[in-house]
Amino acid sequence: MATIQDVARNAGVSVATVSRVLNNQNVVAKETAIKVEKAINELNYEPSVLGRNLRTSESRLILVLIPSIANPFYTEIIKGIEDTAIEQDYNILLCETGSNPKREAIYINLVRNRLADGVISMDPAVDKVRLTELAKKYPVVQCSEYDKVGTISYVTIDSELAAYQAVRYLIQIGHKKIGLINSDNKYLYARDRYEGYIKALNEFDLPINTDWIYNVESVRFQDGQQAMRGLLNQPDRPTAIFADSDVLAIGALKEINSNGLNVPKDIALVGFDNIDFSNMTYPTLTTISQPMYKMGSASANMIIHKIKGKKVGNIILDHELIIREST
Amino acid sequence: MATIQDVARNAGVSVATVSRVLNNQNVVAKETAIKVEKAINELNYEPSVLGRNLRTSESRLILVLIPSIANPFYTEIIKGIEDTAIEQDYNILLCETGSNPKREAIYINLVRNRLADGVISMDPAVDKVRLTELAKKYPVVQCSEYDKVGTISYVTIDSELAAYQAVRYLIQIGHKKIGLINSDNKYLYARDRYEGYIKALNEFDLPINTDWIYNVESVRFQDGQQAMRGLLNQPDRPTAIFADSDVLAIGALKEINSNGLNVPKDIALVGFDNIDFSNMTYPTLTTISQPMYKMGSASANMIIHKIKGKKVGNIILDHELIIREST
DNA sequence: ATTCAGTATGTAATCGATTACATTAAAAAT
DNA sequence: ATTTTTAATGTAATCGATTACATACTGAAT
Repeated sequence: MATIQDVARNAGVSVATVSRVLNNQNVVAKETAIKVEKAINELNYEPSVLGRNLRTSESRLILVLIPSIANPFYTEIIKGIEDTAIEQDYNILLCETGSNPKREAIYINLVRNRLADGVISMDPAVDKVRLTELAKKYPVVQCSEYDKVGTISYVTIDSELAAYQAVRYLIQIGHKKIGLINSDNKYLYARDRYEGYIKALNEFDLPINTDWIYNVESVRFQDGQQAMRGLLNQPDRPTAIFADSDVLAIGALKEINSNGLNVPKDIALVGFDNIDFSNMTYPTLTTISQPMYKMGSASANMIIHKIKGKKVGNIILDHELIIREST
Repeated sequence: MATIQDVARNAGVSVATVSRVLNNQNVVAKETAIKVEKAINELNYEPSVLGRNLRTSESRLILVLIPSIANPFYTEIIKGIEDTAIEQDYNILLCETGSNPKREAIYINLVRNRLADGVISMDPAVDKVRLTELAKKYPVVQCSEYDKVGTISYVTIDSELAAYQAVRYLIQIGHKKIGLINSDNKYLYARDRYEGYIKALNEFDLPINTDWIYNVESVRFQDGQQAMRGLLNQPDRPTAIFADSDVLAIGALKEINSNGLNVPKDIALVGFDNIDFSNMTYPTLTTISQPMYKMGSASANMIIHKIKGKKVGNIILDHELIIREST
């Protein structure tokens, strides 16, 4: 484990000169630089990021908080974050909170400890107070989920509009009895999508039947299944379902299929997110496509800007309704 | 951003004492400790991991290399790694190589730079030479994919046996024409599963038809679809397919369904991995279950042992055939 | 009364880099 | 020939922690 001192000794120069060569400031004479390079190669030297970062007091690490790595919605966002970060010499520290406040606290402390230069939070269950507190002193960005009244910058889409469009589309193809599978209302995106759903129904003078609205506690396939089971047991069944996440929609689809019903003939189904898998189901899923990669990439750029002390605004990206076989 | 110096000044003690309180060595007098705690709270002090790590020359970060975060097979493993690592005060640095040697090199350098204390590699496309070189000086563990003749410790399952059992099962339920959708043979797991497939066929004196063996280049849904398209176009079609990953099997299933054929009546299908999705398809997928969480957890323990300088052996975990509707 | 052991705390070196400032030598300007 | 510039390099402080060693004080043992 050679250090910069070893290199300096070997090359017969001072550590300052080695450092200059390392950071290729071209103040070093060519011959000297060559000597140093030679020593570096000979000793197989690699600079210690620890030492460097301590001095420059940055870690070049970005903390990324997600509720669950198993939700494919996040994986594409992460890809966008990672690509963009690496381009700018940052690495990401991916942390799964499991929506567990204790773990969240541990991770957020990584920023206070200066192990990470900033946070991108995608956890809708994040403790808003704690995050806002952190944001007062450190760079923080929210991606996808955000706080309408808060001060933290965010990247997101217009969930309400998207939900409205999805439900309007169901109405336009002739459905009058439209159910909703929704996440917990403590999440902003769930409330927004609910609003969009209601708005579409109201606009077309369709009644709102609370029996057709099902809130799940988490976003896993099983939750979608369970929700659908509940909806199918209604005496007066909806003929179309809007689920506010593909994962839930896929669970619902499974349940519908298992009951021997046909999608879209008996029940039409619209999801949300456009995860890869939504195109692999039988039938394939009509869904709202979120620009996930772009969201990730925008978040990464935003947090890096913040880290560099620049002012940043919020970004609202476009979504798109993708019509497939389930409607 | 208070430092340990500030705390020391505020509490009227030396930095050494503060450090002692921080690391709760109980040599500090109670009253002094209380003074220090008070100063810490007052100043909202958090120790800098950078400073600490420079001194102790560890980063308490574990690098985790995966080819693609989008493959659900890895997500469960990562969960296992993360839980286990955090328990022992390590964090993970999750890095997606995209099987791109250039990115891989960047990441592997993070270890050389001492930004990470060790690596868990799950990338089957990893440059074995480079990894072995790294392993000479730094802690390295391979998970899932490994090197039979190499010196790097690993956690894995017996892929050949698993594949053998899957195919034997297909034979036992009456199939004689069994196709294989396989990953690129440059990967050990692909070769192992191929061997298992061949072994089962041989054992039951079934002919090996190379037209029924399809190798894909990467492991995405589309690759499974494409492979299945190729197999369906055979004049003499197999009646059962063994795919060496659920992702491929799900793609294949999609293709079979799209062609109006029935699974399992027309074609039976067995996957590999038991990812969450495999229970959401229509019909649900018979598959080999890998103990993914356990694999992750074992890898994490193994790398931490290595980091601490202990000797470790290899671990081969048990798999299980999960029979569902697709056979 | 003196010595010794034990406890609590402080001093200062250290980890491995970066960088402001100082120094030196050579080239350019007078 | 002397002074001024410029270029190349070195010296040493610094980032924020940990920790070996030194020191001061207390009470017990002789």
